[in-house]
Order: sequence, then structure tokens, then C-alpha cells
Amino acid sequence: MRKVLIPLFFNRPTLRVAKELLGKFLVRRIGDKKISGMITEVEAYVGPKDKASHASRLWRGSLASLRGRSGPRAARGRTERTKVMFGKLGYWYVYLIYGMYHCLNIVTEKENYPAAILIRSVENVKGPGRICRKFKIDKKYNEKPASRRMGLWIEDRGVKINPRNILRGKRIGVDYAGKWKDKPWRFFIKS
DNA sequence: GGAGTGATGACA
DNA sequence: GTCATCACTCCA
Repeated sequence: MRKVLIPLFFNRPTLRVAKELLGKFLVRRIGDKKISGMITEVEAYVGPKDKASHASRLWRGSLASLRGRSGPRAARGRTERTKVMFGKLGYWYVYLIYGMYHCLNIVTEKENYPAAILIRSVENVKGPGRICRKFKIDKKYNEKPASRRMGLWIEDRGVKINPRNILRGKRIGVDYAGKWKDKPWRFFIKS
């Protein structure tokens, strides 16, 4: 059983979609070759208040911004980079981080509401940067739909993860996010 | 623990 | 235009 996930799958609460992505397969076609791997770890970034999210609106007026904080973390809601998170469901959000690595996210929930899920690990590939390196994903996929036609999609191969084997914890690398840094919005399969 | 790397976005 | 920053990885 192989069913490509369609936008409707992503048009639901982000935390729910995040959990259900565990056990699905990320698939990349390059010419005649296919690379695929079961998704084993994800992180949800949900809504304009989520200070850990690139699309957070809450920096305005904060101490950090008064101190002249700049850079990507100074994002103010909808910007050139983050507009994709407000856009169509089931589209990719790909960004470059630390000048070296790409991170792959899928847009969720509903239009005009910034939410996305970071694909953090697939089987045998731990870390968002390594996934994009192995699957040859870069910004060409940003703002493109997850679809077979685009050569990068997610499919259901009938694997069922026992809920008992789904663990959750704090998101990684978001220590700047105040009370939002402790939200248990990272989901992963018990190994 | 520390370096590498360049796009990003606020501010001037 | 300037400048600090970063949802990471590798090597020590």
C-alpha cells in the first residue's frame, strides 16, 4: 500500500499531523532513482504566538528587540522568508541555516495561520541538515507542493506506529523562545 | 567545547 | 548600506 499524502492530510491541527507523520515515508526522485526513508522524528511550530517559530509575531516590544537584536530571529510574523508558512498546506518550507545546511518543513493547519512541521530525522539519517544533504534538498523546493510531480513527497506505506512507542519532548535549539522553549512539540519514535 | 558559513531582517 | 543572529553538524 502506497498512498501519497495530499494537502487535506495537512489541513488539520499541527500537533496531530506531526504525530501521524511518524511512520510515513519521505520520498525523493532523482531521475530514475528513488531515495526514501521512514520519518522517525518531527517538530511542530505552531501559530503566531509560538516564539520558537520563525513566524512568531511576539518579538515586537520585547527586551531583545529593544536591545537592537537583529538577524533571522528578529523575524516579525509574515516576512519574505516566512510567508510560505502562512500559505498553502502541504507545501515545503526549506531554509538555509548557518550558511551550510538546509532544513525541510511541511506547511500545515490552515491558510493564513503560520504553522509547519520540521522533519528532524528519518530512519538511519539523524538531523535535519543531514536529511537534506542525503535527499539533495535545497531551496529549489521552497514554496513548492509536496507531490510526486515535484520529485519530493511523503507517502503512507501502511506502517502503523503503536502510540505507546511515540515519545515527545522539548524542541531542540530553541532556548531563546522563553516559555515556548519547553513546549513538548517534538515527537519521535522510541528506538 | 568551538568553528564554519551566508541568508535574513531590523535598523540607519 | 551595516550588523548580529541562526529550528545545524563536525571535530576535538
